[in-house]
Amino acid sequence: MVCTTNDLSAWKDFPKGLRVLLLDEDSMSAAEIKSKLEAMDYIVYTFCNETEALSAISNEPGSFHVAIVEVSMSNSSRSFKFLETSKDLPTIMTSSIDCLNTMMKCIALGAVEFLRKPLSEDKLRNIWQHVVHKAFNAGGSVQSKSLKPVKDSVVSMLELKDGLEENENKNMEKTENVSQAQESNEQQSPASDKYPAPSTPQLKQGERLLDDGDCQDHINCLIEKESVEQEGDSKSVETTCAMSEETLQAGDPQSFTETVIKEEDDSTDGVKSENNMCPNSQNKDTLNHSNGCAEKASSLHNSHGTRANRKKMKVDWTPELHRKFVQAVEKLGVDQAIPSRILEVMKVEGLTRHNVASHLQVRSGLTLTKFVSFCSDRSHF
DNA sequence: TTGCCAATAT
DNA sequence: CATATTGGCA
Repeated sequence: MVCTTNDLSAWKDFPKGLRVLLLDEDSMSAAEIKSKLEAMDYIVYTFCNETEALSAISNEPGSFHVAIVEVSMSNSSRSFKFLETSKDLPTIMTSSIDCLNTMMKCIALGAVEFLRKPLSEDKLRNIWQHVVHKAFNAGGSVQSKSLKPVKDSVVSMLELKDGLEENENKNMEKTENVSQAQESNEQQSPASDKYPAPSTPQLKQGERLLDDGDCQDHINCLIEKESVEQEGDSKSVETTCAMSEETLQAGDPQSFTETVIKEEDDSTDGVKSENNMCPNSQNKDTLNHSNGCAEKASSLHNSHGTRANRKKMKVDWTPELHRKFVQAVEKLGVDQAIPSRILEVMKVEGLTRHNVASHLQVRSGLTLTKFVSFCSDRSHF
């Protein structure tokens, strides 16, 4: 199933016609990805369970060049199994969850890449790279004879592609991040979101899209990764933009992965899956008290294939966020623990003073559990 | 304007 | 029913 260097050199307009195995249990997500892929002349074979997918690749080796596999909290072990089983196939893992543990596990198990959902055209367009890499690696290990010419030809293909894409790129992506001008800190490199450059632009971490102008003021639909449990670094809240919500725990105590990944199997398996008409993927976060893998992310679909993003601007007070909150309160001291200062100390983007205030209110007030946890977290008194 | 609280909404 | 948001008031 690996594409050889010879195949590549004989491949006329290379990325086109790439056969992509798409494994995603979410049929809507699958359909969306499929349509995007097909828009760039990839051939997509969709599977909604790994058994079918595995049998497909075993029955017909060579049918696929690359696989995109969705991993979620509920199917992680199966996804990992697929990943391990299909070693010959360059496999891209994708997920709407943004857990570093899961990511690392995927990579450790041989995934060529981990892409966070939603999968933009940019990300999807680049997947052919892994086919090339695979071909190089496969051919290179045996003999490097044919490698060079192929490399050259591929390089020339790339350059050709570059030119082409720049020309035909007018209506596609791009041209619309102009709309988001205002708003706070947008970092990243906005410039290079064009076409497949050798480097995959996947790891953007704070990208915010406000396509309809309905994001006002501090209502933010944003994404950010949260590093471990340090203080002083900025984090961001996920202001819920939609309705589906899931809790994840990638719990699959397996193999060597553990050497790289510190993971606990505390499966909080509360999976409420409600599918809505509005394709909107959503986040979750994982928490690890002892070791602290705490990421949170929210993903929302962007302007492209997705319409209405109903933003609910509901702050999810995750344990981590609460910890931040508590830390801030501690740091400031009881006397200084006023919403605005807490807000500052927390440095959580997208969080409003009101959010903090009401949370503060809840904390100090009536919620039994929170109050207890607050007290236990607190060192003074 | 900021903080706090009650009412209301999800 | 718990918890987050809204809105009003000090």
